[in-house]
Amino acid sequence: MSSRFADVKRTPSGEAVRHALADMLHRGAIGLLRGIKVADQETGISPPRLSALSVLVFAGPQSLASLAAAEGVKPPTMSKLIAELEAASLVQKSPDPEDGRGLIISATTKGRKIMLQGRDRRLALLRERLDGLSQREIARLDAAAPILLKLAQRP
Amino acid sequence: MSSRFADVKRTPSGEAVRHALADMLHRGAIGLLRGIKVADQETGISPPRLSALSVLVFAGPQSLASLAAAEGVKPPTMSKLIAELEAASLVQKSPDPEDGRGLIISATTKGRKIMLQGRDRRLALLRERLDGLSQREIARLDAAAPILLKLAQRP
DNA sequence: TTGACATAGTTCGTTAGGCTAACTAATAAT
DNA sequence: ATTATTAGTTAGCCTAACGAACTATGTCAA
Repeated sequence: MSSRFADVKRTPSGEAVRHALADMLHRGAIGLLRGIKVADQETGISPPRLSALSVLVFAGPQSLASLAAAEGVKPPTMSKLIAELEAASLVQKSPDPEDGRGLIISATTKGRKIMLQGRDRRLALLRERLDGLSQREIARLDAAAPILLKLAQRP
Repeated sequence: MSSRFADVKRTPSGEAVRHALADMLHRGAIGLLRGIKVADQETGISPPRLSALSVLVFAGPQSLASLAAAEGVKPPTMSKLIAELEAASLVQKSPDPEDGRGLIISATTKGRKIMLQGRDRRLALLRERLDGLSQREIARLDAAAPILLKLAQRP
């Protein structure tokens, strides 16, 4: 056991490390979402809708198809989600001026506000946990987070 | 704006960074799990069932209620999931010898085998993604992963 | 000891969110 | 100009979640 850990230290990109890393990321992702779910529920917006809204806020206005792709969902599913978000005045559909078939979907001010409030609640929840970490640990998380995102966005 | 970024650089645990960090971790976790969902589908077992099975394999035989609690789900939901897993001979229900109302639910050998295969596939998919990263990126992820786990495991 | 209450699990009916297939409308291509 | 392709929607189905109501068993106190 200890010799394997020694190997790990010496070859940080080797099989053993990747195996362990994959496992840690997997369990970490599951645990993190479980803990954060509560905060999202408080927004009154369901997770799929909140997530779509988040994409619109951070990535900007876009077509239904690209939004569906970003969310890993098929167009009919996104169509329904958007219809519901629109009914709640959280997003807005406008015709694409360059393509009569297309739409430009954007977050409304209200949608943006609610989404950001939800993020604040998540943060508050995370902060409790972050308080147990050193600045060094937080810095390491911060350095890794963009890589995690990149990993997550490569399908 | 650039002055805010300067602040961020100087105080890596400040408000702005934590906001961004919370959001990145959130979206990263969602994207990561979405990406490896496919592996679960290959088992022929739905994610909730596979997850319940996983609890049974790793935490051992237990009552329906505790299983439901472990999965963050209500008893009726778990009751149905278990009925389906039982029909597929992946779990087994036996009466609780100490309580005539209760059940002891356990994974069968078949269930255990299939669950472990599924997990291997999931991790293999994650490892494939890791292969697309540079050694430096992997090192950063590796440095952060235990912190992520620590964060995730504090409910 | 027995009647009242509590608990474990199930059944029922509803809702949300995902899919595919089939449709309409607009654009692109031959 | 006709045909094929593409964007989005509608319809119909499935799974998984919930709460309410039910059954059966266990617990407790009068």
